[in-house]
Amino acid sequence: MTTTRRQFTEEELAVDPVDAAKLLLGCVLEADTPDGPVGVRLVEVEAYRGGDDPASHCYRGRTSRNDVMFGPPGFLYVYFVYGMHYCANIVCLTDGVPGAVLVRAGEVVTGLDIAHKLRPSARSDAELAKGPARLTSTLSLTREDNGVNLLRPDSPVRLLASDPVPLETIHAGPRVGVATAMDRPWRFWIDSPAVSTYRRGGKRR
DNA sequence: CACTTGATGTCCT
DNA sequence: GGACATCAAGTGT
Repeated sequence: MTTTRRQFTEEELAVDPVDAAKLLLGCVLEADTPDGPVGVRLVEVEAYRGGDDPASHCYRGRTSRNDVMFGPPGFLYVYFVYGMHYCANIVCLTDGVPGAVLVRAGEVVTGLDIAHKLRPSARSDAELAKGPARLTSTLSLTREDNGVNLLRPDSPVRLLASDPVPLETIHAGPRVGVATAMDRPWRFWIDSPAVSTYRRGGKRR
């Protein structure tokens, strides 16, 4: 595939998370791990908004954890869950308005050997970044990467754009592990063995 | 200050 | 298909 890889601009990401999510499919998230650079082509993402989105970390306002989501677009929001996992989001919309896209899964396109070294439990290439916590683990992202600017070429974590994937190849469905807002199909993916398996959210109304 | 619960992965049956 | 690990943020007392 001869897709164009370039840095995103702030304007491109200053849009609604639902639109940004589709725009991000096919793009590459690249990080400098301790063992070298690893790049992941995004094949599955989810949109999260603010006060009108019960599933969002920003639903109940600005806190120290979700602060980055309220900031300008193009920054990385990393959070810790389940006592052992990190998940990463790409912040969109404008400064002061919360919104982000959770990167759920991707295909390792650069640094494949390094990725396997970082995640010995992965028994195939597809498993390396099949799921949000696996993806962040493969890119060696931690709490320290929270708030990193993805739009600078000299940044330790970078977002590289691609030509938009054809709209008809994008699938949509409810977000994984979310029991609220089932009527909002804000999970988007393109066909790939790395797409994570769907599971319904826990008990909530 | 105590209690609850995750935007999950892994291993077990 | 299901249990369970493991802890910080968020919420309430």
